[in-house]
Amino acid sequence: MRLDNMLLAEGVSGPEKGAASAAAAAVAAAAGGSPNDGSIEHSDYRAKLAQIRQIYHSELEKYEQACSEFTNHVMNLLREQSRTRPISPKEIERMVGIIHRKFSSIQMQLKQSTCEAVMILRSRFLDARRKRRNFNKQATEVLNEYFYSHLANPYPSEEAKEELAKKCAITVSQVSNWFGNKRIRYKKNIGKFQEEANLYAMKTAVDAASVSSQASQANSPGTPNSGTHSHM
DNA sequence: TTCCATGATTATCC
DNA sequence: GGATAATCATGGAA
Repeated sequence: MRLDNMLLAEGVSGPEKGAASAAAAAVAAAAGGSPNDGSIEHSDYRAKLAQIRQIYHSELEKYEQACSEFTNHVMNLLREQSRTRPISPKEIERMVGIIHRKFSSIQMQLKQSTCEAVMILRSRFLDARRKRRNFNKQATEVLNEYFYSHLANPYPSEEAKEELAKKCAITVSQVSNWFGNKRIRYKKNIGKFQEEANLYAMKTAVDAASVSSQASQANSPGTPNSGTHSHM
């Protein structure tokens, strides 16, 4: 059922090697796919996955063996009993069925715990928090410029987010994260950010001044507009 | 090593 | 579905 599918998808069950790396690659892609990062971490991940896989298979084999041994045992018992009382093939069949069901429920548990192990491994290795990199200086500058020049309403539209993402070479969700963090942290401690706020206010003021002086002379101090639309 | 900054995730709310 | 608040986990300066 579901567990089987999951184990298959993770490359734990299913064909030998290769599946593991395919799963790792798929997982990396799902995790957001940084273009050029830790092959070391991935090989580590693969090694751990292979370990889980090996344990899973050896346990599975053990269970299968135990199952067939036990079945044989029961069959022998029944055969012995058949000397003293009549035993129908139906009864034997039913017994075998019961045994198999019992063992498959044990296997289910094995699958479940294997799934859990894989999930833990995944979260340990692929949780993005574990490989956080600060954005580069220029990116934070761009984001801060936007934030402080829209301090009254620091909620960039979807298009604005896309543009910021492009400018900063990050994803739109990273932009959203950044603004989410910034808003809450700013609100919590406005004092701490005062200096930064002044800095960026000045910067945008200088920008505006240079732009307006470059354009012409007619300007009003409160133009709520910084239309920089660069489509590529 | 410690401590703060920071990006990401999670739970919860609307 | 996006925003907020709390929290996690790491980077990097002190």
